[in-house]
Amino acid sequence: MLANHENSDIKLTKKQSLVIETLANADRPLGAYSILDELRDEGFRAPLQVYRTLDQLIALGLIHRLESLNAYVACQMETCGLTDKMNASFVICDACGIVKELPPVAVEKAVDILLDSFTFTPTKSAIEIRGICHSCQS
Amino acid sequence: MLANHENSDIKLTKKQSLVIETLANADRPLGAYSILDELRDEGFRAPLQVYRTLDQLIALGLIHRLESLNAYVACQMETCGLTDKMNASFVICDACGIVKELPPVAVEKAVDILLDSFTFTPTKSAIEIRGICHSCQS
DNA sequence: CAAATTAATGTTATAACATAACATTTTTAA
DNA sequence: TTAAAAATGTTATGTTATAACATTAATTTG
Repeated sequence: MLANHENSDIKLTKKQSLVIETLANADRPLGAYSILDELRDEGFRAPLQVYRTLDQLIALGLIHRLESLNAYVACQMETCGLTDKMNASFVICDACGIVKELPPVAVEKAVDILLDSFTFTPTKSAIEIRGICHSCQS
Repeated sequence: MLANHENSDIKLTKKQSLVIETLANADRPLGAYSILDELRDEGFRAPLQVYRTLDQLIALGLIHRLESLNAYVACQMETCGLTDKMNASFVICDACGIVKELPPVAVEKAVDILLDSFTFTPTKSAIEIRGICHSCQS
């Protein structure tokens, strides 16, 4: 599978490429230690190497962290790396583990509604809706 | 400070009362190990005792877990323990650490918008908006 | 009621997730 | 080309959470 970011012209380090490809090839979010296990033969030896690479990719907007799972996913948006890094939001199927990223426009609207009666300047929203996906429903 | 749940007639165990009072008296979310430290003299000796009590209180809808902080807060809603346990949502000020629970009606509307184009049956949403609160703004 | 079963709690050990502190190497820029 | 700064490697440790099993309490039922 081709990671979305390959459409863009961001130049990644070897480690960054390895991590994002690992995430893009996974059919569900991966924890940092799973990534470490997968990439031991490629030069990753310690957790911190993974965490640092994850942080870099998050800063680039190429991956996201799922707070309710302590796990990471490749960005699923077409304009990956260019869309709002601060508002990635997800539905997570608790049956099959699949994760789908929600459209940024909807997220923005949702946040507006939520903050309607508050004076609050948002910098980063974590929205994770758990439940059962269409496939697992039937 | 009086915890919201004292309006209701749910009967709590000694341990449950201690934990919820600790959370209600705190001006910010507390981690499980902080709670353990505070309650060592009251019979809590091991993390698991805290985690089990937290799970029970979450099931009762009297407290919530903040996924992006690995921490816990007392429910702030008037109808605490009766409102939708599955959709507690928060704004979190990264400057002062204060947390405000968002009105369930708004949350429901927001989730509707987010799931608009998806066939997905939600069971539990975690919505946490980080940023700067009104007081810290000025 | 007393024994049997089930459920709740206590306790120890360990798993899973994450970062501090410092050494080394690479890059930058003076 | 050397000094300073930034990035990476490595070891150790901190933080959050649960597994596994023992013990006690509550519930059921014969």
